[in-house]
Amino acid sequence: MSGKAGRTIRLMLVDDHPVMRAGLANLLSGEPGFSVVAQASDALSALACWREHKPDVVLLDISLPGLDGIEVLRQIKADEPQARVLMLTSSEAKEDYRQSMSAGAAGYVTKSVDPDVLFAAIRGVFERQGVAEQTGLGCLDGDESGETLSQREQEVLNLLRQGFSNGEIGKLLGISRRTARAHVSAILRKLGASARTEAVTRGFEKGILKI
Amino acid sequence: MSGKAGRTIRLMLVDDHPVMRAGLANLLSGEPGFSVVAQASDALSALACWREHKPDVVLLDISLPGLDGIEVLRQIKADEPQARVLMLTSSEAKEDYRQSMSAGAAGYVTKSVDPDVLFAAIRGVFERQGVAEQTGLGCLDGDESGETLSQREQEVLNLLRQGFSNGEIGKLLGISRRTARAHVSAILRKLGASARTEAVTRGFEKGILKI
DNA sequence: AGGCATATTGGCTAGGTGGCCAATGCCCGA
DNA sequence: TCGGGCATTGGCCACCTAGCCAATATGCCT
Repeated sequence: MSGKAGRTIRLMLVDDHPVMRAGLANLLSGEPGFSVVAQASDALSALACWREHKPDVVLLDISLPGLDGIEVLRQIKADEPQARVLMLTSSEAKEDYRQSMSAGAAGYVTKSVDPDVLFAAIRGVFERQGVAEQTGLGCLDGDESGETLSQREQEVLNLLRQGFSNGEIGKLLGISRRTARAHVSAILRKLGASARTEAVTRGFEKGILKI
Repeated sequence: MSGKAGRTIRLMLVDDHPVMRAGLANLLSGEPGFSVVAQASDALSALACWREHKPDVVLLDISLPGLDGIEVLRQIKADEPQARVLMLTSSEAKEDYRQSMSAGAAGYVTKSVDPDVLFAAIRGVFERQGVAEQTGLGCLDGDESGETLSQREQEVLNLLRQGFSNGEIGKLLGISRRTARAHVSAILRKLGASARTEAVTRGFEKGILKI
């Protein structure tokens, strides 16, 4: 497009699937202007790699063994707020998108986009270093209810999924059974569920709960 | 390894993520003896592609938009029982493995293996055409409870996740509330859950339920 | 300051849950 | 043929659920 070739973009890949990493590295190496300088398959080595190589752009997956990719993102940004991290994940969950962006991701691209779009996203993230919003995904789930679960509600939902009753939830959180019930009711309302069982399903579907 | 070079293996890739497909195609093309002759991103075009190209080996992902990868596998095998299909998926769920193998997959490799292992698996599948068992995964979840849900129980679990009560499940299945309850009890026992809410979670965790 | 979401707690009530006792018929593999 | 798993159904009972009526304290944003 532009005559401005720019220098080679030094990339770091973080993905827990070797097949994906190798494929991606191959793909990116074949594209002029990109150079994969580091790869990591888990949160810990990702952080170590980051500190060692300080790549121009990090391509970061969300589902990682151990620490969450979003947590890795937070730590990288805490380390260096200028870091440019492009989330590259198969998760189409709005929750992941929201959390990534508010944790400081420079962009969010799902693996369901064409390679060209990915390349463009990487260049975009690299060039406008300061800009934050740079999304490569068409449009997340349209089933928008808008309601976000509060911190407490997410805690309760995580107990719900384990099959605890309201009374047990109350004991575990040090609150009364009545309060736990109020939280459950709020969860049902926000997730549009008619029963706690459905709320758990909704939680998984929306990416609030993870396997 | 062997001096027996064999002819080039004609591969077909089925994966819903373009980034994955492109990366994989790149990776495989760089490996001598492999040739990617077709790619598909969904069940329908996968079947059409299969009939048109009749590749030596199909690399098939399970999570596909629309029809399940396992369903695609079933249809391919129905079309031609000799077809060699190697499942290549990120799912570590025993349920997916079990279903794939009983549907006639020539092998099951997760994306968490090294590319070399994948290459070896492809060659293995291609060479011993008749052999069925050829697994590339170390060992699936060891949290083996052994108990498999019956057809009816899976139906009930799918209603459970939607928040239906025992009475509603009974009406939907045309059985009595008491029978629905018996199925739920069996599900709880088999999944090691103490409440239906936990049973749903277990279903997602074990891959019996899908998002 | 006033409004709004959040977190906390209470009682009442119809209905749902899941463990326990139990039974019948079917089909399949040993 | 004799289990054993499966699908089906029944009652009893202590407990749990989720809707309804409510209240109070904390924050944060305008």
